[in-house]
Amino acid sequence: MSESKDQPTESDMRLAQDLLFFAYRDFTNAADVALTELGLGRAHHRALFFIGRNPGITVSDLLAILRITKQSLARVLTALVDQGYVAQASGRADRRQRLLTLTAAGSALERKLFDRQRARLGPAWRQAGPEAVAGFRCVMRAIMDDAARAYIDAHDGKAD
Amino acid sequence: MSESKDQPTESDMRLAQDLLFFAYRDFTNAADVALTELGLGRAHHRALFFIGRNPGITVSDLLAILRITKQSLARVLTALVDQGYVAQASGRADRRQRLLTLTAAGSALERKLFDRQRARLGPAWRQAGPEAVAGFRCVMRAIMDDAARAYIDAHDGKAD
DNA sequence: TCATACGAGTCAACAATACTGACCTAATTG
DNA sequence: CAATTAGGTCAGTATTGTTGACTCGTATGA
Repeated sequence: MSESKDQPTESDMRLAQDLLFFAYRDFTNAADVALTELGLGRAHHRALFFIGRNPGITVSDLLAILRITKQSLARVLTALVDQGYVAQASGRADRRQRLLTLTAAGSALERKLFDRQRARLGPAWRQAGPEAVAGFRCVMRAIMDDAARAYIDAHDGKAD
Repeated sequence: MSESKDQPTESDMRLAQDLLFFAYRDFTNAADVALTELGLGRAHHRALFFIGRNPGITVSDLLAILRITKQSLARVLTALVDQGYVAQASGRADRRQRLLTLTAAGSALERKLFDRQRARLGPAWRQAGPEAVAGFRCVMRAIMDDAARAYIDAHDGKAD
């Protein structure tokens, strides 16, 4: 059913809307329990995740990834620094920059949250199989905008 | 790169986190401009979408899909009814129920928002090809929880 | 070297979306 | 008829986002 030729049909795309809503909702929810116990939210998780994936990232680069305002990030970042999950260091080349890294506690927390999500992805990978996973990657990569695609490709090498 | 065997690797799953974040962000953003012009938000879009896809749905069924509280939905639904996008009708069998449908204006608005997202999915479908789309569906379906999967299957007939 | 631009932090105010918990009405059902 | 259910409503709060203005210190180019 729904053969998805060159031109996606109406029902193809309606299904895609459903899929994106439910998969994203349940994937992000997976980490919520652990976050709530610590008085943190999803915004903290996102910051932790992208700092962990980009050690030494500058504040402005992180802002560009998250696409939120400086004030929204500041709230979250201040909490993470105060609670010892994130460390700041002045840039060597440009001392105005604050290079962000996870502390040991930050790495441990991020891993804990990641493990919750891993529990959801693992079975999905096994059930779907390698080819389906490759297709998933290909479609997801094509849905996002150019800047995000460039980021993905830089991290994961030209998304096969 | 990242062969995705039976067991997903760490980098497989890290990439999946990136993909879900960026694809969801950019897909939902696609409709935001049109929404903002009308003083509506994403919560309104979600309600419009699921009512359009389930004409005559009850309030409690819609709550179960969205997984938000009655109060959160009421705020959004009141606005949509007041502005003439959604109509309510008493259930024939159970007159306590308010069966929700889109008005002509509601359908037109939902379609307008859908077209913005279609513009993002269309090229993605063409670039990725039918097999990749099938894989995308398979993985996304497996990421969500059982209840969501049952909903998807009921709508789209046992996911391909 | 000095004006300008830039990275970052901060303050105040506000908006959207979610939450809890309590309470009400009307209709259904045992 | 009593209990349950569908739905609505009120009051208060939390999280995450926004705008706009302002400061501080560092780079950088004329």
